[in-house]
Amino acid sequence: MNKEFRNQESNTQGDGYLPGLAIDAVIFGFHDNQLKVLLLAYKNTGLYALPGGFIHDDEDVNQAARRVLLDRTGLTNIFLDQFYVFGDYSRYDPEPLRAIMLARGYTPPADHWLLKRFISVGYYALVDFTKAIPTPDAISDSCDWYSLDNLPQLMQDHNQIIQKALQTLQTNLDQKLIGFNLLGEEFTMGELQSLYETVLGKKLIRAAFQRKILSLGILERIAKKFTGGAHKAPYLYRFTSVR
Amino acid sequence: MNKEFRNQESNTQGDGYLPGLAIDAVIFGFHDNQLKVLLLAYKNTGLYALPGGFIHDDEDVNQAARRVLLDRTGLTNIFLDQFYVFGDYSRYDPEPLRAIMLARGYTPPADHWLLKRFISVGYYALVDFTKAIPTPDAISDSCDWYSLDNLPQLMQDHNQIIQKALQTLQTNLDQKLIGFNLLGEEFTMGELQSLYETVLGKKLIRAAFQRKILSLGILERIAKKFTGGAHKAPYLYRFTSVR
DNA sequence: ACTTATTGTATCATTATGTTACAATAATAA
DNA sequence: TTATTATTGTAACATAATGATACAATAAGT
Repeated sequence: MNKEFRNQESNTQGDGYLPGLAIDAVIFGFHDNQLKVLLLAYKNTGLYALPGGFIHDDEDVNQAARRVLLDRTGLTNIFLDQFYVFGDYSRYDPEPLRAIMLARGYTPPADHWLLKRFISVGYYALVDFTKAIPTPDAISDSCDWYSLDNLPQLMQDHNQIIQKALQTLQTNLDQKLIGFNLLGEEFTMGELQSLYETVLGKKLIRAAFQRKILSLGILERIAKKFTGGAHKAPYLYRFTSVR
Repeated sequence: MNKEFRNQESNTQGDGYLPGLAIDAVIFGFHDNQLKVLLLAYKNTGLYALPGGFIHDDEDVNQAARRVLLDRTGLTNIFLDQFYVFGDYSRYDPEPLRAIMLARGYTPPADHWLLKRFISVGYYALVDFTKAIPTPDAISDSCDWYSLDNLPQLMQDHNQIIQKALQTLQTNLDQKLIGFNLLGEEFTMGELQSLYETVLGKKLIRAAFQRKILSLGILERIAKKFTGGAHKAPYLYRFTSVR
Protein backbone atom coordinates (compact mmCIF):
# COMPACT_ATOMS: atom_id res chain seq x y z
CA MET A 1 0.00 0.00 0.00
CA ASN A 2 2.72 2.39 0.89
CA LYS A 3 4.01 1.32 -2.46
CA GLU A 4 0.78 2.39 -4.06
CA PHE A 5 0.85 5.93 -2.77
CA ARG A 6 4.57 6.33 -3.41
CA ASN A 7 3.70 5.37 -6.94
CA GLN A 8 0.91 7.93 -7.08
CA GLU A 9 3.25 10.54 -5.65
CA SER A 10 6.44 10.05 -7.62
CA ASN A 11 4.52 9.23 -10.77
CA THR A 12 3.91 12.93 -11.24
CA GLN A 13 1.67 12.55 -14.27
CA GLY A 14 -0.44 9.77 -12.80
CA ASP A 15 0.34 7.24 -15.48
CA GLY A 16 -1.82 4.18 -15.11
CA TYR A 17 -4.64 6.06 -13.40
CA LEU A 18 -7.70 7.74 -14.81
CA PRO A 19 -6.95 11.45 -14.68
CA GLY A 20 -9.08 13.81 -12.66
CA LEU A 21 -11.36 11.15 -11.23
CA ALA A 22 -11.41 9.92 -7.65
CA ILE A 23 -13.55 7.87 -5.34
CA ASP A 24 -14.71 8.89 -1.90
CA ALA A 25 -16.25 6.21 0.27
CA VAL A 26 -18.62 6.83 3.16
CA ILE A 27 -18.35 3.58 5.09
CA PHE A 28 -21.12 3.25 7.65
CA GLY A 29 -21.02 1.03 10.69
CA PHE A 30 -23.39 0.63 13.62
CA HIS A 31 -22.22 0.21 17.20
CA ASP A 32 -23.45 1.18 20.65
CA ASN A 33 -26.64 2.46 19.09
CA GLN A 34 -24.65 4.94 17.10
CA LEU A 35 -24.12 5.30 13.41
CA LYS A 36 -20.42 5.61 12.63
CA VAL A 37 -18.26 6.38 9.63
CA LEU A 38 -14.72 5.39 8.91
CA LEU A 39 -12.27 8.29 8.67
CA LEU A 40 -8.57 8.69 8.05
CA ALA A 41 -6.30 11.09 9.88
CA TYR A 42 -3.36 12.25 7.80
CA LYS A 43 0.13 12.35 9.15
CA ASN A 44 1.51 15.62 10.45
CA THR A 45 -1.27 17.64 8.94
CA GLY A 46 -4.20 17.48 11.35
CA LEU A 47 -6.37 16.66 8.35
CA TYR A 48 -9.22 14.18 8.46
CA ALA A 49 -10.67 12.66 5.33
CA LEU A 50 -12.93 10.02 3.92
CA PRO A 51 -11.26 6.89 2.62
CA GLY A 52 -10.78 7.22 -1.09
CA GLY A 53 -8.65 6.38 -4.02
CA PHE A 54 -8.06 6.54 -7.71
CA ILE A 55 -9.07 4.32 -10.58
CA HIS A 56 -6.60 2.25 -12.57
CA ASP A 57 -6.91 2.90 -16.26
CA ASP A 58 -8.05 -0.67 -16.89
CA GLU A 59 -10.31 -0.98 -13.87
CA ASP A 60 -14.08 -0.62 -13.47
CA VAL A 61 -14.97 2.39 -11.35
CA ASN A 62 -17.20 0.23 -9.14
CA GLN A 63 -14.37 -2.24 -8.81
CA ALA A 64 -12.03 0.51 -7.69
CA ALA A 65 -14.53 1.41 -4.99
CA ARG A 66 -14.57 -2.24 -3.84
CA ARG A 67 -10.80 -2.15 -3.73
CA VAL A 68 -10.87 0.94 -1.52
CA LEU A 69 -13.37 -0.73 0.76
CA LEU A 70 -11.30 -3.90 0.95
CA ASP A 71 -8.11 -1.98 1.67
CA ARG A 72 -9.67 0.02 4.52
CA THR A 73 -11.79 -2.70 6.12
CA GLY A 74 -10.58 -6.07 4.88
CA LEU A 75 -14.12 -6.79 3.74
CA THR A 76 -15.56 -8.12 0.52
CA ASN A 77 -19.14 -8.92 -0.40
CA ILE A 78 -20.38 -5.77 1.19
CA PHE A 79 -23.23 -3.48 0.33
CA LEU A 80 -21.66 -0.68 -1.70
CA ASP A 81 -23.37 1.77 -4.00
CA GLN A 82 -22.77 5.01 -5.79
CA PHE A 83 -24.81 7.91 -4.51
CA TYR A 84 -23.56 11.11 -6.12
CA VAL A 85 -20.90 12.70 -8.25
CA PHE A 86 -19.28 15.72 -6.65
CA GLY A 87 -18.20 17.83 -9.57
CA ASP A 88 -18.47 21.49 -8.70
CA TYR A 89 -15.55 23.61 -9.72
CA SER A 90 -15.60 25.25 -6.31
CA ARG A 91 -14.48 21.95 -4.78
CA TYR A 92 -11.15 22.34 -6.45
CA ASP A 93 -8.52 22.94 -3.82
CA PRO A 94 -5.07 21.42 -4.24
CA GLU A 95 -3.84 22.62 -0.86
CA PRO A 96 -4.78 19.65 1.31
CA LEU A 97 -3.04 17.20 -0.99
CA ARG A 98 -0.05 19.47 -1.32
CA ALA A 99 0.10 19.69 2.47
CA ILE A 100 -0.02 15.92 2.75
CA MET A 101 2.81 15.47 0.28
CA LEU A 102 4.87 18.21 1.91
CA ALA A 103 4.32 16.63 5.31
CA ARG A 104 5.79 13.47 3.82
CA GLY A 105 8.89 15.39 2.83
CA TYR A 106 7.99 15.40 -0.85
CA THR A 107 7.70 18.65 -2.76
CA PRO A 108 5.46 18.04 -5.76
CA PRO A 109 5.99 19.89 -9.03
CA ALA A 110 3.35 22.50 -9.83
CA ASP A 111 1.86 20.29 -12.54
CA HIS A 112 1.67 17.20 -10.36
CA TRP A 113 -1.48 15.27 -11.32
CA LEU A 114 -2.70 15.07 -7.71
CA LEU A 115 -2.80 18.86 -7.61
CA LYS A 116 -5.14 19.09 -10.58
CA ARG A 117 -8.87 19.34 -10.41
CA PHE A 118 -10.64 16.10 -9.41
CA ILE A 119 -14.20 14.95 -9.80
CA SER A 120 -15.23 12.57 -7.08
CA VAL A 121 -17.65 9.69 -7.28
CA GLY A 122 -19.28 9.22 -3.91
CA TYR A 123 -19.94 5.69 -2.70
CA TYR A 124 -21.54 4.53 0.50
CA ALA A 125 -21.01 1.17 2.10
CA LEU A 126 -22.77 -0.58 4.97
CA VAL A 127 -20.56 -2.89 6.94
CA ASP A 128 -20.74 -5.07 10.01
CA PHE A 129 -18.89 -3.02 12.59
CA THR A 130 -17.55 -6.10 14.32
CA LYS A 131 -16.11 -7.58 11.16
CA ALA A 132 -14.35 -4.54 9.72
CA ILE A 133 -10.67 -4.11 10.47
CA PRO A 134 -9.97 -0.40 10.02
CA THR A 135 -6.66 -0.08 8.24
CA PRO A 136 -4.92 3.24 7.56
CA ASP A 137 -3.52 3.85 4.11
CA ALA A 138 0.12 4.62 3.49
CA ILE A 139 -0.13 8.29 4.24
CA SER A 140 -2.43 8.33 7.24
CA ASP A 141 -1.83 7.89 10.95
CA SER A 142 -5.08 6.22 11.68
CA CYS A 143 -8.24 4.79 10.28
CA ASP A 144 -11.04 4.84 12.81
CA TRP A 145 -14.73 4.95 13.43
CA TYR A 146 -16.27 8.30 14.30
CA SER A 147 -19.79 8.76 15.50
CA LEU A 148 -21.92 10.61 12.97
CA ASP A 149 -23.14 13.09 15.52
CA ASN A 150 -19.64 13.95 16.59
CA LEU A 151 -17.55 14.29 13.46
CA PRO A 152 -14.32 16.25 13.25
CA GLN A 153 -13.86 18.91 10.63
CA LEU A 154 -13.03 17.13 7.41
CA MET A 155 -10.95 17.95 4.39
CA GLN A 156 -12.55 19.79 1.47
CA ASP A 157 -16.26 19.05 1.17
CA HIS A 158 -16.11 15.68 2.90
CA ASN A 159 -18.55 16.72 5.60
CA GLN A 160 -21.16 17.50 2.96
CA ILE A 161 -20.42 14.23 1.22
CA ILE A 162 -21.25 12.39 4.43
CA GLN A 163 -24.48 14.35 4.80
CA LYS A 164 -25.55 13.43 1.30
CA ALA A 165 -24.65 9.79 1.91
CA LEU A 166 -26.74 9.80 5.06
CA GLN A 167 -29.73 11.21 3.19
CA THR A 168 -29.36 8.47 0.60
CA LEU A 169 -29.15 5.84 3.32
CA GLN A 170 -32.27 7.19 4.98
CA THR A 171 -34.40 7.18 1.84
CA ASN A 172 -33.20 3.75 0.77
CA LEU A 173 -33.39 2.09 4.15
CA ASP A 174 -36.79 0.39 3.85
CA GLN A 175 -37.10 0.57 0.12
CA LYS A 176 -34.12 -1.66 -0.52
CA LEU A 177 -33.86 -3.28 2.93
CA ILE A 178 -30.23 -2.29 3.02
CA GLY A 179 -30.25 -1.74 6.76
CA PHE A 180 -29.54 -5.38 7.45
CA ASN A 181 -26.05 -4.96 6.08
CA LEU A 182 -25.17 -2.96 9.18
CA LEU A 183 -25.90 -5.84 11.55
CA GLY A 184 -24.20 -9.13 12.19
CA GLU A 185 -25.61 -12.47 11.10
CA GLU A 186 -27.97 -12.71 14.03
CA PHE A 187 -29.79 -9.95 15.83
CA THR A 188 -32.80 -9.27 17.97
CA MET A 189 -35.82 -7.27 16.92
CA GLY A 190 -34.76 -4.63 19.40
CA GLU A 191 -31.37 -4.27 17.81
CA LEU A 192 -32.92 -3.95 14.37
CA GLN A 193 -35.38 -1.35 15.58
CA SER A 194 -32.63 0.58 17.30
CA LEU A 195 -30.67 0.59 14.04
CA TYR A 196 -33.65 1.94 12.15
CA GLU A 197 -34.26 4.59 14.78
CA THR A 198 -30.66 5.70 14.70
CA VAL A 199 -30.45 5.91 10.93
CA LEU A 200 -33.78 7.68 10.57
CA GLY A 201 -33.19 9.85 13.61
CA LYS A 202 -36.63 9.22 15.08
CA LYS A 203 -38.48 6.85 17.38
CA LEU A 204 -40.55 4.08 15.89
CA ILE A 205 -43.52 2.30 17.41
CA ARG A 206 -42.34 -1.04 18.72
CA ALA A 207 -45.43 -3.14 17.99
CA ALA A 208 -45.91 -1.68 14.53
CA PHE A 209 -42.24 -2.03 13.64
CA GLN A 210 -42.14 -5.67 14.65
CA ARG A 211 -45.35 -6.44 12.76
CA LYS A 212 -44.15 -4.65 9.66
CA ILE A 213 -40.74 -6.28 9.55
CA LEU A 214 -42.10 -9.75 10.23
CA SER A 215 -44.78 -9.30 7.56
CA LEU A 216 -42.04 -8.83 4.98
CA GLY A 217 -41.22 -12.50 5.40
CA ILE A 218 -37.49 -11.94 5.16
CA LEU A 219 -36.59 -12.96 8.68
CA GLU A 220 -36.00 -16.36 10.13
CA ARG A 221 -36.37 -16.86 13.86
CA ILE A 222 -33.52 -18.86 15.25
CA ALA A 223 -33.25 -19.15 19.02
CA LYS A 224 -33.64 -17.18 22.17
CA LYS A 225 -30.95 -14.85 23.28
CA PHE A 226 -30.36 -14.93 27.01
CA THR A 227 -29.03 -11.49 27.67
CA GLY A 228 -28.63 -11.87 31.40
CA GLY A 229 -31.24 -9.18 31.90
CA ALA A 230 -34.08 -9.60 34.34
CA HIS A 231 -36.71 -10.03 31.67
CA LYS A 232 -38.00 -12.26 28.91
CA ALA A 233 -35.29 -13.29 26.49
CA PRO A 234 -35.70 -11.92 22.96
CA TYR A 235 -35.52 -14.15 19.94
CA LEU A 236 -32.62 -13.99 17.56
CA TYR A 237 -33.41 -13.51 13.90
CA ARG A 238 -31.45 -14.07 10.76
CA PHE A 239 -31.97 -12.47 7.39
CA THR A 240 -33.17 -15.11 4.95
CA SER A 241 -30.62 -14.84 2.21
CA VAL A 242 -32.93 -16.41 -0.36
CA ARG A 243 -34.69 -13.59 -2.14
CA MET B 1 -21.90 24.65 -31.87
CA ASN B 2 -20.17 23.44 -34.93
CA LYS B 3 -17.35 25.53 -33.60
CA GLU B 4 -17.43 23.61 -30.36
CA PHE B 5 -17.03 20.19 -31.90
CA ARG B 6 -14.41 21.39 -34.38
CA ASN B 7 -12.55 22.54 -31.35
CA GLN B 8 -12.98 19.19 -29.60
CA GLU B 9 -11.84 17.43 -32.76
CA SER B 10 -8.84 19.44 -33.87
CA ASN B 11 -7.77 20.04 -30.29
CA THR B 12 -6.35 16.54 -30.22
CA GLN B 13 -5.38 16.61 -26.56
CA GLY B 14 -8.67 18.04 -25.35
CA ASP B 15 -7.18 21.15 -23.79
CA GLY B 16 -9.77 23.04 -21.82
CA TYR B 17 -11.86 19.95 -21.11
CA LEU B 18 -11.78 17.53 -18.22
CA PRO B 19 -10.09 14.41 -19.56
CA GLY B 20 -11.87 11.09 -19.66
CA LEU B 21 -15.16 12.37 -18.33
CA ALA B 22 -18.36 12.80 -20.30
CA ILE B 23 -22.02 13.44 -19.75
CA ASP B 24 -24.88 11.43 -21.20
CA ALA B 25 -28.33 12.88 -20.89
CA VAL B 26 -31.56 10.91 -21.03
CA ILE B 27 -34.08 13.60 -21.83
CA PHE B 28 -37.63 12.39 -21.29
CA GLY B 29 -40.71 13.89 -22.85
CA PHE B 30 -44.36 12.84 -22.82
CA HIS B 31 -46.59 13.01 -25.87
CA ASP B 32 -49.51 11.05 -27.30
CA ASN B 33 -49.57 8.96 -24.14
CA GLN B 34 -46.06 7.81 -24.85
CA LEU B 35 -42.82 8.35 -23.03
CA LYS B 36 -40.13 9.59 -25.37
CA VAL B 37 -36.44 10.26 -25.27
CA LEU B 38 -34.36 12.61 -27.32
CA LEU B 39 -31.78 10.96 -29.56
CA LEU B 40 -29.19 12.11 -32.04
CA ALA B 41 -28.46 10.44 -35.35
CA TYR B 42 -24.88 10.89 -36.49
CA LYS B 43 -24.01 11.87 -40.01
CA ASN B 44 -23.03 9.18 -42.47
CA THR B 45 -22.60 6.57 -39.79
CA GLY B 46 -26.05 5.19 -39.07
CA LEU B 47 -25.25 5.64 -35.38
CA TYR B 48 -27.78 6.78 -32.83
CA ALA B 49 -26.76 8.19 -29.49
CA LEU B 50 -27.89 10.01 -26.40
CA PRO B 51 -27.18 13.71 -26.27
CA GLY B 52 -24.01 14.28 -24.37
CA GLY B 53 -20.99 16.40 -23.95
CA PHE B 54 -17.81 17.16 -22.16
CA ILE B 55 -17.01 19.33 -19.20
CA HIS B 56 -14.97 22.50 -19.43
CA ASP B 57 -12.10 22.50 -17.02
CA ASP B 58 -13.57 25.42 -15.09
CA GLU B 59 -17.16 24.29 -15.21
CA ASP B 60 -19.35 22.44 -12.68
CA VAL B 61 -20.29 18.99 -13.88
CA ASN B 62 -23.95 19.69 -13.18
CA GLN B 63 -23.63 22.95 -15.05
CA ALA B 64 -22.20 21.13 -18.05
CA ALA B 65 -25.24 18.87 -18.01
CA ARG B 66 -27.50 21.93 -18.01
CA ARG B 67 -25.53 23.27 -20.95
CA VAL B 68 -26.08 20.04 -22.87
CA LEU B 69 -29.78 20.19 -22.09
CA LEU B 70 -30.00 23.81 -23.17
CA ASP B 71 -28.13 23.14 -26.40
CA ARG B 72 -30.38 20.22 -27.38
CA THR B 73 -33.73 21.59 -26.27
CA GLY B 74 -33.42 25.32 -25.77
CA LEU B 75 -34.71 24.84 -22.25
CA THR B 76 -33.54 26.11 -18.91
CA ASN B 77 -35.05 25.66 -15.47
CA ILE B 78 -35.75 22.04 -16.11
CA PHE B 79 -35.76 19.03 -13.84
CA LEU B 80 -32.32 17.48 -14.28
CA ASP B 81 -30.58 15.03 -12.01
CA GLN B 82 -27.68 12.63 -11.95
CA PHE B 83 -28.65 9.01 -11.72
CA TYR B 84 -25.58 6.86 -12.29
CA VAL B 85 -21.93 6.82 -13.26
CA PHE B 86 -21.13 4.40 -16.04
CA GLY B 87 -17.56 3.43 -15.42
CA ASP B 88 -16.97 -0.16 -16.45
CA TYR B 89 -13.83 -0.78 -18.43
CA SER B 90 -15.82 -2.92 -20.83
CA ARG B 91 -17.65 0.20 -22.02
CA TYR B 92 -14.45 1.44 -23.56
CA ASP B 93 -14.84 1.39 -27.31
CA PRO B 94 -13.23 4.13 -29.38
CA GLU B 95 -14.69 2.91 -32.65
CA PRO B 96 -17.95 4.85 -32.72
CA LEU B 97 -16.20 8.16 -32.16
CA ARG B 98 -13.49 7.27 -34.65
CA ALA B 99 -16.21 6.43 -37.18
CA ILE B 100 -17.90 9.74 -36.54
CA MET B 101 -14.69 11.68 -37.05
CA LEU B 102 -13.80 9.69 -40.15
CA ALA B 103 -17.27 10.28 -41.56
CA ARG B 104 -16.55 13.97 -41.15
CA GLY B 105 -13.43 13.59 -43.24
CA TYR B 106 -11.12 13.92 -40.26
CA THR B 107 -8.58 11.23 -39.45
CA PRO B 108 -7.76 11.48 -35.76
CA PRO B 109 -4.29 10.60 -34.48
CA ALA B 110 -4.10 7.40 -32.47
CA ASP B 111 -3.67 9.32 -29.22
CA HIS B 112 -6.61 11.65 -29.86
CA TRP B 113 -8.28 12.39 -26.52
CA LEU B 114 -11.74 11.45 -27.81
CA LEU B 115 -10.45 7.93 -28.52
CA LYS B 116 -9.35 7.41 -24.93
CA ARG B 117 -11.39 5.74 -22.24
CA PHE B 118 -14.28 7.83 -20.93
CA ILE B 119 -16.33 7.60 -17.78
CA SER B 120 -19.83 8.86 -18.26
CA VAL B 121 -22.06 10.60 -15.75
CA GLY B 122 -25.66 9.78 -16.53
CA TYR B 123 -28.26 12.53 -16.14
CA TYR B 124 -31.96 12.37 -16.71
CA ALA B 125 -34.14 15.33 -17.51
CA LEU B 126 -37.91 15.72 -17.64
CA VAL B 127 -39.09 18.31 -20.11
CA ASP B 128 -42.33 19.66 -21.48
CA PHE B 129 -42.52 18.02 -24.88
CA THR B 130 -44.27 21.00 -26.41
CA LYS B 131 -41.67 23.47 -25.24
CA ALA B 132 -38.50 21.63 -26.23
CA ILE B 133 -36.94 22.48 -29.56
CA PRO B 134 -34.85 19.44 -30.51
CA THR B 135 -31.60 20.72 -31.96
CA PRO B 136 -28.91 18.50 -33.48
CA ASP B 137 -25.35 19.11 -32.50
CA ALA B 138 -22.64 19.90 -35.01
CA ILE B 139 -21.96 16.32 -35.96
CA SER B 140 -25.45 14.88 -36.11
CA ASP B 141 -28.09 14.83 -38.80
CA SER B 142 -31.00 14.97 -36.50
CA CYS B 143 -32.18 15.35 -32.96
CA ASP B 144 -35.56 13.80 -32.43
CA TRP B 145 -37.97 12.19 -30.05
CA TYR B 146 -38.19 8.41 -30.06
CA SER B 147 -40.81 6.44 -28.25
CA LEU B 148 -39.34 4.42 -25.41
CA ASP B 149 -40.99 1.25 -26.56
CA ASN B 150 -39.60 1.60 -30.03
CA LEU B 151 -35.98 2.65 -29.69
CA PRO B 152 -33.37 2.13 -32.38
CA GLN B 153 -30.14 0.35 -31.57
CA LEU B 154 -27.92 2.87 -29.85
CA MET B 155 -24.21 3.48 -29.68
CA GLN B 156 -22.15 1.74 -26.98
CA ASP B 157 -24.20 1.06 -23.85
CA HIS B 158 -26.69 3.86 -24.41
CA ASN B 159 -29.66 1.50 -24.46
CA GLN B 160 -28.76 0.29 -20.98
CA ILE B 161 -28.28 3.86 -19.84
CA ILE B 162 -31.85 4.62 -20.88
CA GLN B 163 -33.13 1.57 -19.03
CA LYS B 164 -31.40 2.64 -15.86
CA ALA B 165 -32.74 6.17 -16.25
CA LEU B 166 -36.24 4.78 -16.64
CA GLN B 167 -35.90 2.74 -13.47
CA THR B 168 -34.77 5.84 -11.62
CA LEU B 169 -37.69 7.80 -12.98
CA GLN B 170 -40.12 5.10 -11.90
CA THR B 171 -38.88 4.88 -8.34
CA ASN B 172 -38.72 8.65 -7.92
CA LEU B 173 -42.01 9.45 -9.60
CA ASP B 174 -44.23 9.80 -6.51
CA GLN B 175 -41.50 10.19 -3.98
CA LYS B 176 -40.24 13.44 -5.42
CA LEU B 177 -43.31 14.36 -7.46
CA ILE B 178 -41.09 14.84 -10.45
CA GLY B 179 -43.72 13.66 -12.90
CA PHE B 180 -45.20 17.10 -13.18
CA ASN B 181 -42.14 18.27 -15.03
CA LEU B 182 -43.28 16.24 -18.02
CA LEU B 183 -46.53 18.15 -18.40
CA GLY B 184 -47.31 21.68 -19.46
CA GLU B 185 -48.46 24.38 -17.06
CA GLU B 186 -52.05 23.19 -17.08
CA PHE B 187 -53.36 19.68 -17.35
CA THR B 188 -56.36 17.55 -16.57
CA MET B 189 -56.47 14.78 -14.03
CA GLY B 190 -56.81 12.33 -16.89
CA GLU B 191 -53.63 13.57 -18.51
CA LEU B 192 -51.76 13.30 -15.25
CA GLN B 193 -53.04 9.80 -14.64
CA SER B 194 -52.14 8.76 -18.15
CA LEU B 195 -48.61 10.06 -17.58
CA TYR B 196 -48.27 8.05 -14.39
CA GLU B 197 -49.62 4.96 -16.10
CA THR B 198 -47.20 5.32 -18.96
CA VAL B 199 -44.17 5.86 -16.80
CA LEU B 200 -45.02 3.08 -14.40
CA GLY B 201 -46.21 0.80 -17.16
CA LYS B 202 -49.41 -0.18 -15.38
CA LYS B 203 -53.02 0.87 -14.99
CA LEU B 204 -54.05 2.89 -11.98
CA ILE B 205 -57.47 3.13 -10.37
CA ARG B 206 -59.04 6.38 -11.42
CA ALA B 207 -60.95 7.25 -8.23
CA ALA B 208 -58.04 6.35 -5.98
CA PHE B 209 -55.52 8.19 -8.12
CA GLN B 210 -57.56 11.38 -8.12
CA ARG B 211 -58.17 11.22 -4.40
CA LYS B 212 -54.50 10.58 -3.67
CA ILE B 213 -53.17 13.33 -5.87
CA LEU B 214 -55.68 15.87 -4.60
CA SER B 215 -54.96 14.92 -0.98
CA LEU B 216 -51.36 15.99 -1.49
CA GLY B 217 -52.55 19.56 -1.69
CA ILE B 218 -50.18 20.49 -4.46
CA LEU B 219 -52.70 21.14 -7.17
CA GLU B 220 -54.73 24.21 -7.88
CA ARG B 221 -57.94 23.89 -9.83
CA ILE B 222 -58.19 26.53 -12.49
CA ALA B 223 -61.00 26.26 -15.01
CA LYS B 224 -62.87 23.75 -17.06
CA LYS B 225 -61.42 22.45 -20.26
CA PHE B 226 -63.96 22.08 -23.01
CA THR B 227 -62.53 19.32 -25.10
CA GLY B 228 -65.32 19.15 -27.65
CA GLY B 229 -66.14 15.66 -26.45
CA ALA B 230 -69.67 14.58 -25.75
CA HIS B 231 -69.19 14.47 -22.02
CA LYS B 232 -68.59 16.48 -18.91
CA ALA B 233 -65.62 18.83 -19.26
CA PRO B 234 -62.68 18.04 -16.99
CA TYR B 235 -61.09 20.66 -14.82
CA LEU B 236 -57.67 22.00 -15.55
CA TYR B 237 -55.15 21.91 -12.75
CA ARG B 238 -51.92 23.69 -12.15
CA PHE B 239 -49.07 22.64 -9.94
CA THR B 240 -48.86 25.03 -6.99
CA SER B 241 -45.31 26.25 -7.24
CA VAL B 242 -45.21 27.24 -3.59
CA ARG B 243 -43.79 24.34 -1.63
C1' DA C 1 -42.34 -16.88 45.50
C1' DC C 2 -42.18 -12.09 44.48
C1' DT C 3 -40.46 -8.22 41.68
C1' DT C 4 -38.78 -6.10 37.56
C1' DA C 5 -37.97 -5.09 32.85
C1' DT C 6 -38.61 -6.49 28.40
C1' DT C 7 -40.65 -9.20 24.75
C1' DG C 8 -44.25 -11.03 21.62
C1' DT C 9 -48.65 -10.38 20.21
C1' DA C 10 -53.60 -9.40 20.48
C1' DT C 11 -56.97 -5.79 20.21
C1' DC C 12 -59.02 -1.77 18.83
C1' DA C 13 -58.63 2.93 16.52
C1' DT C 14 -57.31 5.48 12.73
C1' DT C 15 -55.80 6.22 8.25
C1' DA C 16 -54.94 4.84 3.59
C1' DT C 17 -56.16 2.44 -0.43
C1' DG C 18 -59.16 -0.59 -3.58
C1' DT C 19 -63.74 -0.91 -5.62
C1' DT C 20 -68.23 0.23 -7.03
C1' DA C 21 -71.64 3.36 -7.94
C1' DC C 22 -73.87 7.43 -9.34
C1' DA C 23 -75.05 12.19 -10.19
C1' DA C 24 -73.31 16.06 -13.09
C1' DT C 25 -72.53 17.64 -17.58
C1' DA C 26 -70.72 18.79 -22.48
C1' DA C 27 -71.62 17.63 -27.07
C1' DT C 28 -74.40 15.31 -30.31
C1' DA C 29 -78.52 13.29 -32.29
C1' DA C 30 -83.44 12.94 -32.40
C1' DT D 1 -86.16 20.93 -26.71
C1' DT D 2 -85.26 16.68 -25.22
C1' DA D 3 -82.98 12.27 -25.21
C1' DT D 4 -78.39 9.97 -25.71
C1' DT D 5 -73.65 9.25 -24.83
C1' DA D 6 -69.18 9.33 -22.76
C1' DT D 7 -66.54 11.06 -19.27
C1' DT D 8 -65.76 13.42 -14.95
C1' DG D 9 -65.91 14.30 -9.90
C1' DT D 10 -66.87 12.33 -5.81
C1' DA D 11 -69.48 9.68 -2.46
C1' DA D 12 -69.90 5.30 -0.22
C1' DC D 13 -68.44 1.09 1.29
C1' DA D 14 -64.83 -2.72 1.69
C1' DT D 15 -60.36 -3.99 2.58
C1' DA D 16 -55.68 -3.30 4.00
C1' DA D 17 -52.06 -0.87 6.43
C1' DT D 18 -50.52 1.59 10.28
C1' DG D 19 -50.86 3.81 15.05
C1' DA D 20 -51.74 3.12 19.87
C1' DT D 21 -52.71 0.52 23.94
C1' DA D 22 -52.84 -3.41 26.67
C1' DC D 23 -51.47 -7.63 28.55
C1' DA D 24 -49.70 -12.24 29.22
C1' DA D 25 -45.15 -14.58 29.05
C1' DT D 26 -40.75 -14.89 30.95
C1' DA D 27 -35.56 -14.40 32.46
C1' DA D 28 -33.08 -13.01 36.23
C1' DG D 29 -32.48 -10.86 40.55
C1' DT D 30 -34.33 -10.36 45.44
